[in-house]
Amino acid sequence: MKLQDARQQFISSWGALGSQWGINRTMAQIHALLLVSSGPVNADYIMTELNLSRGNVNMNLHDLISWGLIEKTIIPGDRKDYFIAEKDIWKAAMTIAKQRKQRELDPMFKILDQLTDLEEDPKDKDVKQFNETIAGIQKFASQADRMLDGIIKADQHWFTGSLLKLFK
Amino acid sequence: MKLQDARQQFISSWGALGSQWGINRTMAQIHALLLVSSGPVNADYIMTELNLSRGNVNMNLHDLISWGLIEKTIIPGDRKDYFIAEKDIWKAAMTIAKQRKQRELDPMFKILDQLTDLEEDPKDKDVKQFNETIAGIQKFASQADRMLDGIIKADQHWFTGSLLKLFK
DNA sequence: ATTAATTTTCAATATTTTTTGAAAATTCAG
DNA sequence: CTGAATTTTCAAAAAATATTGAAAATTAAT
Repeated sequence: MKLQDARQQFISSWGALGSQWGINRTMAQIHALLLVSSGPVNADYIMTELNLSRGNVNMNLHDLISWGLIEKTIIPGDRKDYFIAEKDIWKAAMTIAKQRKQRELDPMFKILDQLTDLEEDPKDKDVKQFNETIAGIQKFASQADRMLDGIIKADQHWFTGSLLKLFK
Repeated sequence: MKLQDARQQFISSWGALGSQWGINRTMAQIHALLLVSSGPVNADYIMTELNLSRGNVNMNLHDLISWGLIEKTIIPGDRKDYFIAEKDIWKAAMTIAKQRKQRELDPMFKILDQLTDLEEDPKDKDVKQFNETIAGIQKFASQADRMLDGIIKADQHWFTGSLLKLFK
């Protein structure tokens, strides 16, 4: 297979995967393009390569920066902004995990906290089921939480070398 | 807070969370409703409670069944179908993780396999970067894969008791 | 200070996804 | 078998989301 076809297929698959997981397809494609680019890349290049408008590219580049997945660099003597992706997939994945937890999961758990202690008969079977469900989710969340913290703190090498053996 | 308000808020939050993660909002809401319901529930009840059309409820119930998150039960003497959710959140989460891996991640990794061994000069910097990126993702994927298998195999109790301590 | 290059914004437009609702199919009691 | 109850299907409509493109804002060289 030729490089151009392979790149195209990777970008397209990465975009499809992203959109299945609630990440804007275009953002994922731009991320993919930067991941396979050997050097800094500017907005015009992305526009051409992925057939997108300037506005769209601009917005998604900013989202990618706010996710911490890419960064802006300048090339001396060039007025244009250039962008480059974090190439270490482990770091990128941890970055995404951390962010999504903070942005989406934490607010949910905060709401769950407000749903404990109903001012109703705790003997009622519906009240009971509700309380049990909320408590179950909270317990699960706190477990997952601690696990994620642990994984994030651990560096990849320790994780690969020692921890992963536990899951053989 | 009153039960009805709390239920409503839980259902709405669960739906919003689902849609952020690529899960149909309505499906997540129906799932939430079943999670907080103390007994089997039929389509008409869901239609009324969540203000949805019969077709929509029917389709999403079937999706939930295909995800393995709910099951159909019958009530003797009643022609209607009834539904009940798996209430163990640990089990539900593992079910979702397993399914999404199989349905969405595995196909992606299969594609990545096809993108190795380009018929081009491996010394070229773009070819090099492409190969490195693909290889990096594959390595990460296989680590995550083994970890997920391990977690799925472990039952919740062992996980909570022994493994989680590693992440203190 | 001027102006050309570049980036940003955002209302309008286009696309994708979800929902509806009624017809068709199925089920099952009598 | 009949027909009423229930479920399923799916084309059309609605809603949600993403994209465009051109005007406004910003930047920086002279």
